[in-house]
Amino acid sequence: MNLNTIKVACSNCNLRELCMPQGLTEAQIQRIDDMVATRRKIKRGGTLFHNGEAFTSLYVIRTGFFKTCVATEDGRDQVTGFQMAGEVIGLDGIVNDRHTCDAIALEDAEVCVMPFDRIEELSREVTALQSHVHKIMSREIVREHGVMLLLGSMRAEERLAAFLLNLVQRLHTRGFSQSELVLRMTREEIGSYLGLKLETVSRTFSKFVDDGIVEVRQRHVRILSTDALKRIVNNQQACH
Amino acid sequence: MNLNTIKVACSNCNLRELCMPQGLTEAQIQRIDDMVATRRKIKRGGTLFHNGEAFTSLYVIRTGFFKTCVATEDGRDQVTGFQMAGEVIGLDGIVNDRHTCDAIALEDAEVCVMPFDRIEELSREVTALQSHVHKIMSREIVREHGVMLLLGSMRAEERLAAFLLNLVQRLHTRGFSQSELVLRMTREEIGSYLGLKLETVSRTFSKFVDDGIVEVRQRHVRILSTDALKRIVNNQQACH
DNA sequence: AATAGGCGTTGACGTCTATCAAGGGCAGAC
DNA sequence: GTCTGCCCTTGATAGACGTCAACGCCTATT
Repeated sequence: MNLNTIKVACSNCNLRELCMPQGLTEAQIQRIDDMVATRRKIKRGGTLFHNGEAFTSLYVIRTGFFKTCVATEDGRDQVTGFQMAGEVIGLDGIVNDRHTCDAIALEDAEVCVMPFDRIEELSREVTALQSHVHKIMSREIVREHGVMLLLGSMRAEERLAAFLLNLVQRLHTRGFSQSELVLRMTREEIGSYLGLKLETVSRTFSKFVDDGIVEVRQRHVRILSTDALKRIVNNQQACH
Repeated sequence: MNLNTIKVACSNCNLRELCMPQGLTEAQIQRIDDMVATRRKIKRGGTLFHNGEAFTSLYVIRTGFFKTCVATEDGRDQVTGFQMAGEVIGLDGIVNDRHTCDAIALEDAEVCVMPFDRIEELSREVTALQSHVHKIMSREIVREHGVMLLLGSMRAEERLAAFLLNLVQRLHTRGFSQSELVLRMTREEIGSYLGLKLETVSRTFSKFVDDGIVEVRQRHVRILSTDALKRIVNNQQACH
């Protein structure tokens, strides 16, 4: 058993509980190991797949940080999500065997490549995997409902507060701080995701700093009051 | 074979090509027939399921028109979609075995109830069904990407134009006119879906009428120039 | 037929965010 | 170390949409 073998096996992956179904037998884990065909490294700024490209595989992020974005014919684009370790990218490609968005690495990244026909094949036999795949897709649908709510009914401060809380919560799940984070994306990318211009994002950060809710030094953000952010999202008055 | 038997069978359903996989054998169709446990009628204004309710089944709309909406704790809500005959509702419930939105009938409706455990069971055996389920979920994800683009980067006229084009296109697929439609929802519901206030929706309709692009009489809409609507969505200048 | 209530339209005005513009800071390249 | 380019911040102004309000229409009910 050489180092490379260890590295490729899901069974030894520290992200296992994030991206794999629980309660599998040894034999089932072995089969899922086999399903993960290869790994792929993406340089910062590189694309994992782009709009129009043939769909073959889903990808689980091992390391790094991605954004996905769609575009209109006339050139406007919209970031549809930011993805981090353990999260799945590529679900958009299933319906028409062709990707409908771009996935771009915001820092050097590595992904596990899972050919979708293998996933379908295996999930016919391993019930837990089938259920897992369904839940992952459903989770993405529910997440997007939340984004629609944000874009459709929240104001700039509420959007940014919700964004920060979501990011820090996901990072916390991965063992990082509950109060400190490093943004991997520009103000413009945040703005695109939140339906705001970069200047508005910047101003809103500044307002949070003035109000003593966060500290911001470039892309380093320290949350001083999670409660204040939650109150902003829930549109409540600060209590004195 | 009595009348009731005919009525319940997918094999005799005129929506079959909208909601079922193609190219099945007789035997497979028979099994899918069995999967559709029951039908359910919902009165206008009634709810098919609501936020927090236990998830058991997916629903295919047979007749009628639905909206789905999510809400924040502080009472704001957001319409996440309008669904018509042949479309599937309930995918949001899969991830946590609990629905996270409300599905409300905008007119008297009937749905086919498909218990999800039966769907999973059968799709382990019928590959075409498995693929079909995956595509339906992926299609919903892609649709929501489009809504995010709309909410995040379009102005009121563009949003309403895109909305009308989408509606009429889906109705056309179902054999209705390409240019005439009856809105089943209020201006407020349209506004909620598009991230606009009802007054803005109304004003934008009026502007389209002034510009000779549509005729509007209450909820009856006649599209006079599909091209003009497309130009508005694509942000192009009208050509003289 | 009369009436009430929900729904839709329109106007006046206010607010929020976009736009345009200028300048500063940090990181990477040489 | 210096320089260049990208990213970010901040100010002034403009524009789009929301808010508040009044009124009209249509439907359903009695």
